[in-house]
Amino acid sequence: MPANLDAIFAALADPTRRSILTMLLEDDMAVTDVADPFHMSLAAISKHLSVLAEAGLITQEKRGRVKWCKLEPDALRTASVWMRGFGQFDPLDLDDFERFLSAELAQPEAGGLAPRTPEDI
Amino acid sequence: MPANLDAIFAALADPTRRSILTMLLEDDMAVTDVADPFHMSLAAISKHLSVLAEAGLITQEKRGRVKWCKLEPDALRTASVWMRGFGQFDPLDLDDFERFLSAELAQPEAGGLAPRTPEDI
DNA sequence: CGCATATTCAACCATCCGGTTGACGATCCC
DNA sequence: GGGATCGTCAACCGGATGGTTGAATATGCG
Repeated sequence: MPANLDAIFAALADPTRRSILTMLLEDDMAVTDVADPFHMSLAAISKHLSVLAEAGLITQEKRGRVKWCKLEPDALRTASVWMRGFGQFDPLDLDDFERFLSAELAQPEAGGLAPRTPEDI
Repeated sequence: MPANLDAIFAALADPTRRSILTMLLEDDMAVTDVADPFHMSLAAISKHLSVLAEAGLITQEKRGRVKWCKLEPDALRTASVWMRGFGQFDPLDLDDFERFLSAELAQPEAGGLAPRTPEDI
């Protein structure tokens, strides 16, 4: 069961966390590997992952000494569905997303799809 | 131009603010009228409206001594488009939203689609 | 065993957030 | 002009948030 909207949107409000989600889109990852691109302590990333987990946006499974993080799209769907209540805007235009993505990548500091590297800060 | 995702998601993370957006879906409203259903000071609501405005989710226009608040769906679309990047979940199922809505309304304190009335708190 | 790796815990800090109250500035209207 | 209404500003408060560091807990491996 996805967590409530408060937690979901709050989790999405941080660029580091959105970057993490984007990374996890690629593949499941261990905590250390998630932390790698960020110039931030491992503990900080661990906290971010807890926030994402409590929001239901990811799940974590410990295998051996490494804890694997997995994207959980259900929570995102919950939020997306809420937004659709504001149905005044058109059905999704995928090209929209392409354009948005390029804009994001062109200036990573602005929106946080790209992992933040030291240069960004 | 919609504000950045940080501001948008942060604005959406508060149930009072989501309620306000839902109310504005109905019609444009004056600040005082927005504040009416909440048992909270006018100043607090004024701040919430500022947050929504800075996120680009609403615009405010002063006519005479009353300031009208208007929903701005573009910012919401920005966030929605971002979410679609996580395209692993199905295209929108409108029934999904119906079900979600009923659940929300059955227990308003849980998610904040219904304006919070004094009884809720 | 004993060391290295993976991750969290605990304490701490600065800042932000959501709320309050009281004073203030505009505007309408008699 | 002057009172009522609309809304914001400023100061304050408690609690959450995002980060740090250092110690602690597992787990894997030679």
